[in-house]
Amino acid sequence: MKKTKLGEFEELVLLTVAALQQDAYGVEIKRELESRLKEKLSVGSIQSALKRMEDKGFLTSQFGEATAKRGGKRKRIYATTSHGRKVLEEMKDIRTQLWSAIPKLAFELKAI
Amino acid sequence: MKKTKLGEFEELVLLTVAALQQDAYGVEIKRELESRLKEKLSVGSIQSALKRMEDKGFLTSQFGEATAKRGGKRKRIYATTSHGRKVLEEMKDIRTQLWSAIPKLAFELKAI
DNA sequence: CAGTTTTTATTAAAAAAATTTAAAAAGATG
DNA sequence: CATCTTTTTAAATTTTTTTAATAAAAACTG
Repeated sequence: MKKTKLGEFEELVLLTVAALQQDAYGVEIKRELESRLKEKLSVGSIQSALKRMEDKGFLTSQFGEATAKRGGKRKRIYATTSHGRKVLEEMKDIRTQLWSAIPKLAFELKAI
Repeated sequence: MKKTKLGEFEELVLLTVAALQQDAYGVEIKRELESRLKEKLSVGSIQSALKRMEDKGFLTSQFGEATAKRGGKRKRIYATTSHGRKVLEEMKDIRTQLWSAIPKLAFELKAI
């Protein structure tokens, strides 16, 4: 039976795909996420997350046209599926709930 | 150099520790998280996440007293460190940002 | 009341899945 | 063909899950 869980990194990649829309292809996703995380990522890490998520039905892909610029190899464009979006929202809700269950003092005062 | 990243499941466990405060010990964390995720978890999965996070400095632990009730073995009580709390907040912020970057239409209309 | 069972709990070890890293390959342009 | 943009592949590492073992206390039982 196919695993259906979404990992930490996968979630960030999936959110980025949703944000980028028609520009959601490997290299661009990498750029976008790097700028948000303020941290270098490798191409392969993005690509393997994308592949896993496509297998699990969180997103789909199709090749776009090659652009007329140097090195303009055709891109594989990704898009979230409704299942992917549903899972993203579920995870958001669970975290929101957990956050709201945390006593404020715990975060404001504690020293350690 | 010690890894410093927080996994998906680890994050949920860490949030639960923050929420439970003085009641944050293995079995109780399991109960709480199961009820929130509406899904069965194994004790081992919680415990190994706790151990990893203690190694990475996201939380600390100490044994509590044995309670005077049946099977009341002493508990190992966990607490978040300020580093752990900081990382939790960073992750929350990154996701919040990503969510706000997603065009609303993407989530409201799309069919696939 | 000594031994067994039950309950609450942690610990450990191995298998499975996700992530990272490091190259290699594909396809396009000048 | 040298170079650029992009995807693909493969191996190493880390995280997650599963399964089982161990530990300590209370309750039961003959």
